[in-house]
Formats: sequence, structure tokens, C-alpha cells
Amino acid sequence: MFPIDLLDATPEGASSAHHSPLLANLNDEQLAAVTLPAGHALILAGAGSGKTRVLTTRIAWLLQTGQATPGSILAVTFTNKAAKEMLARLSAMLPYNVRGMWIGTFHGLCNRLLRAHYQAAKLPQAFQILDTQDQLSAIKRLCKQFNVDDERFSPKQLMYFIAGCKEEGMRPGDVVVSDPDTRKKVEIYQLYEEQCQREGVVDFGELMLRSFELLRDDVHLRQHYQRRFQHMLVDEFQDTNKLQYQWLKQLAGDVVEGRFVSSSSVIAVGDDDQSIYAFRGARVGNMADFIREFDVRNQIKLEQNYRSHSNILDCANALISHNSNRLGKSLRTDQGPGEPVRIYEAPSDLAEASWMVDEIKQLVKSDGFKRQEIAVLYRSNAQSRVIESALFNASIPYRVYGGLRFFERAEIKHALAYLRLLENPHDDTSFMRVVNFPPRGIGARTVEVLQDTARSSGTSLNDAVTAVGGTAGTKLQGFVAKMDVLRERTQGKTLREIIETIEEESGLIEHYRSEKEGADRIENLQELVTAAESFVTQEGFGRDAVALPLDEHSGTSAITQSPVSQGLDPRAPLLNEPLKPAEGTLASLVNADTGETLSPLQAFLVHAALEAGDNQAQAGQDAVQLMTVHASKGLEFDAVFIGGVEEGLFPHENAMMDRGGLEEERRLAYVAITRARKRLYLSHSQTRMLHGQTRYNVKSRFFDELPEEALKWITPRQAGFGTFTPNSGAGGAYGAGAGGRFGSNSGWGGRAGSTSEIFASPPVPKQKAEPSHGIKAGLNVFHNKFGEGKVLAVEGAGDDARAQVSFGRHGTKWLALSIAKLTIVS
DNA sequence: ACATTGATGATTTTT
DNA sequence: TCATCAATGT
Repeated sequence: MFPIDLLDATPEGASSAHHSPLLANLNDEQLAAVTLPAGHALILAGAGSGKTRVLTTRIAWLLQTGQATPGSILAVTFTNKAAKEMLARLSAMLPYNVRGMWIGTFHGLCNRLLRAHYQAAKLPQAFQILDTQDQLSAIKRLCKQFNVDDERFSPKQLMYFIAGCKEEGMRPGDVVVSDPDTRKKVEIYQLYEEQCQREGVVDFGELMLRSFELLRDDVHLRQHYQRRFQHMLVDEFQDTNKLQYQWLKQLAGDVVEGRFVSSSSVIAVGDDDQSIYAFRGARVGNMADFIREFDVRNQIKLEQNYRSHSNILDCANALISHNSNRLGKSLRTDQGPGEPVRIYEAPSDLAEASWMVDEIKQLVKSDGFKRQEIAVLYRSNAQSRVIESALFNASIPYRVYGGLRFFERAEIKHALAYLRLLENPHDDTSFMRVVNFPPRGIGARTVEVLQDTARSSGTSLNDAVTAVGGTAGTKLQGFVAKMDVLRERTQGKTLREIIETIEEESGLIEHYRSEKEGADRIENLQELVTAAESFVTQEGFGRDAVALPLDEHSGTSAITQSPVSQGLDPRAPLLNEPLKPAEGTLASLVNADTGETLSPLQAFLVHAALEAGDNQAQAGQDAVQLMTVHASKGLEFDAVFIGGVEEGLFPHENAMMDRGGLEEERRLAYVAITRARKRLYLSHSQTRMLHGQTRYNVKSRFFDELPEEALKWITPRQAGFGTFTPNSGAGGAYGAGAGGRFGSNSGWGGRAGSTSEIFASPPVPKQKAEPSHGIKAGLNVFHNKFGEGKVLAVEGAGDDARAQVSFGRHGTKWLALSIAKLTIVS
């Protein structure tokens, strides 16, 4: 077998490649990582240490020195973005195409595996993938059908339960039932599984679990892939969950007589200090398990940081040193100390935002920072609102990360549901989504009857329509007939034509044309056509769909060059057996057994499910970047603001409940700090509006863990109003902000004005001062929403104080004075 | 069918 | 506080 020969040749290959331009400019640590000998290894890659470069150079080096063929390489990431970047860098580095390699996300690779072996995995040929939204609606549908008490078991909770089980590798039968609640949940889990199987759909967790089981249970298949993937590289290893680790293990080797035996090389790259996804099942412990179970001999630390000045790194290092059970790592830089890390204490969240705005103006105007290179990070999304307002009022363009992604938008989901119904009429989730959208007189009652009918006859909704009588039945049958006609009509059409036809004939376009906010949606529907078009061209659909032009230089073995039709016979000896078509994006959608390919539409639907699309607001403009700390992982900026560094927020109070919660919060802070290249600002506020209540927060304990000599407190002396100028720049030109969310917010000025009272009397935590509101019966007051009114009565004191106010048109209301903003009018 | 109201809950999130 | 969503009313 080729790997053996090639591995024997490693020493020469390695030494001669030493002078290769590939390896130029690598530091010693990086070079060692890139040229690691065969065998499992762990690379502890600190923030900004050139991790992706090492990963890609390693692959290029393996190929260039002849130690590996493209077909023997598997590289797995968590996000599509990371996978794309890796692919892009590799194709820039390598003289030939990168098709033979398996590079992708865990879910993307699982999808490939399941497509190639759908029969062995007991899935229909064109199985659909449910995203989180679809999964939730599938569960809701199920709950309704089986009369699950949604007080006791909310669909969301059930979804988390099911996803959690799958992440742990557990089928319903594997869950240990200790209480009646769990028993019920497991029951629903079981029913959900049956429903998915019946409808031919899989959720994200199922992609992982099903392909894990496929590998585990099919020894021929497993060994085939084990032989094939001699070089596996795992990015962000600290984020892997239990199932993903087990999945890797299946691919890497077998347990023989209680010992794990593997002949491949698994390189795990990660940073335990940047593990921030425990809440979604990530197990940092996988790193220690990996070292033990894979008998890792080589561990390399990448500690040279190429990003930040040393004051910033000193803060990061000092902070993270307060965590226990670290694998141990300390970042260093050749860049000088740079500016001190600035710390600001604001009297309120509004003042904090206003300070940020002033500081950003300064950075851009005087210090030559680009707005794009300035980021404002926060612990929770709720914090963005005030910052957005402040930026908007100051006419500073900004961009918020983390809204709805393209393929998650309602209109896109609707169009996709129609497309899915074309492919699979039994996809009840899609059926439900569009049976009455746009409205065609099929009401809730009708749908209920249909669901009952379908359940009792054990068929899909589509097939049950004939059994419904009356006008309701006629309408349903009309819908199904329409879909049948469309299915017929789109036969043999190009993807573009199919989508255009569907968008028009479904009535979606028409529907949105008559809606006031519909213009954007129609634009998105057109964008969907464009996306499909570029998908087709990029992926090479439409021409040469089966015969892959394999580059001669790729040195692929018989395995990768085999004609698709030779396929896999599970009983045939697999050694030297050509069986895998799965090369590159296109061939991955070719089935190993039958050589069937997915149609362009089917492939596009897979793409849409697996890649939710852009996560950011419109790009282009030079805008300040706003995002959560989580979203900032992997990014870097010249200047970084971290707001709300307060007890209860950062570290977050909810995180303190779970074991290890504080340490994860600290890692989160570590991630945030290490985003900054030149300038770092940390701020906290004495008061903050949260859930409609003013909260008094003390500054975060994390400040106490930073080295004094790297810091500079820049809070001005608080004398009365201090330096705060409420609502500076108010009335400035609207339309400059990228968001535009505040374009119609005429109430803003009034709100900012009323909060300025907070500054007049700085808050004293917990102390209940006498009624500062000054509201008395008989006074005339003004309310932002209800307008002017007369106070009829006041009762209670402090935070509990309430006033009964009569607002002419809006009636009489009791208002909590700590919440409602009442201003006294003469 | 559609608008309006009231309850609810509100870290972090990719696939 | 404020968005979302199911339930209710016209």
C-alpha cells in the first residue's frame, strides 16, 4: 500500500523540503508543527499564532514531499468559513487542484459520507437536511399530534434534549431513564426519530450520529476509510463534542483488545484557553483524552503571537493564568509594549456608549484608524442596542454581526420549501410551511383535519389530501395538483428556470408585491436565483457532471481514479479495491453504490441547509464592527472595545450556575482581549438598563486579575454631570448608519434626556432614597408612548412606586415609576 | 383572514 | 424593555 512506501521515504522528503519556499518565514515552533513526523500530534495554538497557516502549510508540505496524496487527506473544521479559508489558502499554495482532499465542516463531511452510502445508512437517496427552525417546527407538529403537554415539555426544551442526546451519541434506547419526565422526553425522542425517518429528513445532530454509526457498524466501510485517510487534521479541536471525537476515532482506528490502534496520523489543533462552547456540548476534555487514547508523543505549542502589542498580551496572559487545569501556554510577542490598555467607568450604559462613540471619533480622526478595524465587543446581544443608537446618532457607519442569515429569512425558507416539495412531496415540514402561504384559503382547521387523516392512514400529508372531503378537501387537492403540475413543468429545466418558475407560480412574488415591506423580500428572492446560479457555476454542475478531470500531478491512487460505476460491494476485499468516488465537492454528491448523482436542485438544497449564508449585515462600507465576544473568535482588529465588563454580565450571572462556568467566562474574556492588535479598551457601567429595569453593577472581578502596569484608568473625575454630553450629535443626518434601525425612532431624544437625571444624582446602590420622581396626584405628566396624562394616585415607594395616570385616548393605567418614564409637564 | 392583545422570557451559537 | 408568538376578537 502506498502509505507505507511513502512513509518510509519521509526522512529524505522532510530534509530536502527544508529549503522549500513553502517553509520560508516559519518560526521554529511553526516549522516543527508543519514537519511533524507521522503519528498523532497535538498542536496547542495560541491566539494569533498563525494556526491556519501551519495547518495549510502542513498539508501542502505533506503533498509536496510525496508523503501524502490528496486522497489521503482529511481536514475538518467547525465553520464553513474556516473550511473555505483553508481551501482558498491551499489552492493558492499548491500548483494543482485540491479536489481529492476531504476538507470541510464536520457536518459537511458527514453529509458526504451519508450521500455516498445512503443505502447502508438507511436513508433515501435525496434525504433533506433540517435546520434548527425546521427541526423545531417538526417537533411542534409532533407534539400537537400526540397531545404532548407543552406546559411541561416545551418544543424548545424537547429540541435541546434531542440535540443533546445526539451530541452525546445517544439513541432513545441509550438514555438512562431515572424519572418520569425523562421517560416522556425519551418517548418523544423516539417518535421524532420515526417521524424524521418516515419523512426522509435528518437534522444536524443526525448527520453526525448517523455517519458515526455507519462507520461503527460497517467494518468494511470503516476500514476502507481508515486506510484512505492517512492524514487527518482537526481544527479548533477544543470545540469538539463527544460524538465528534468518537467519529474521529472511528476514522482513525479500531480498538483491539482494549487498546486503540491506529495507523494514521491525526493532528489536532486547538487552544484550551479559547474553549468557549461548553454550553453547546464542546468538551475541552477531549484534548486530554486525545493525548491519552491516541498515545500522543508530539505536542507542540505555538506561543509566538503576531497580532498584539505586549501590554495587551500581558493582560491576556495574566487573566487566563487564574484558570486551573490548563494545558499551559503563554503568549509572547516581538512587538513592543504599545499603548496601555484603557479602562473606563461610566455612570450608565448610555454614557458608556456615548464615550465609545467619542473615542471612536478620535481614533478615526486623529489616530488614523480605519472604522473597519475598530470593533465593539459585548457579552450579550442586548448590549448592542444602546451602542447602535449612539453610533447612529453620531452618524458613524457600523455593522452588526449575527442577525438572520440569508437562508434563514422567511421568504427564502418559503421558496426553499416549495423547491423541497418538488423533490420530495412527503416532506411534511415543507408542506406545512407553504400549504397556506401565500394564503389560499386553507385554514388551521383544514390543516388539522388533514393531519389527523394522514396520521390515521399512516401517510404523508401530501398523500392524505384525497381522503379529505368537502371544500376543504378540494382546496387541498388543488394545492397538491398545483405542485404536481409544477413538478412536471420544471422537469429538465435549469436550476435558474426552476427557481424562477417556483417563485412566480407559487404566488410568493405576487404576495410580497402587495405587502408594504415586501420589496426587500422580493429582492431576496431574486438573490436566491443569483445564489443558485453561482452555485451551479462554482460547483461545476451542468457540465462534466460525472467524469472528474483529475490532475495528473495529484498522484492519486487507483482509489481516487476509479470509475464511479465500479462501486462498493460490501463483501469484496477492500484492499486495493476501487470504491470511492467521493472526490471534491462534485463527486461527493455521487453515490458510491449506484453512481447516481444528485440533481443540481437537490445539491443546491443541501448547500442551502448546510450553509446558512452570510451572517453579517451589508458589507462594503467602512464600518465599525459590532458583535458578541463569541462571534469575534478568530477575528482581529486594530482597536477593540469591550463593553459591560461587570459582575453579572461578564462574567455572566447565569454562567456562574454551572460547574466551570466562571472559567469559561474567563476564557471568553481572554478571547475578547486577544482580538486587539494595537488598542484595547475595557469599560463598565454603574447602571445598566436590562429587561426594563435599571441594574446596578459593580465592575468585573476580571479587572483585579489584570496587571496594573499594563493598564490606564481613563475615567474623568465625576463632578456632577462629568464629561457626559447626552445625545451628542442628535438630530444629525439619518441614513448614515448601516443598520437604519433607528431611522424612525423619534422617541430617542426624549429618552436620552430623561436619563440625564441619573447623572444629576449618581446612583447609590441598594439605598432607597425618598421619592426622587416627584410624581404627585394631580400633576400633569408626559409619557413617551401614551403622551400627556393626569396623575390620579401614587402608591408604594422606591422601586415599587406606582402611579395611576389617566391618558385621554389611551385610558387609565397603573405605571411602575421605576420603569415608566414620566416627565412632569408644568 | 387579519389585526390586536396579552403572556412570556431574555447569555453565548454553528451546523 | 421589547420582541416574539399564540390566542383572541372583528
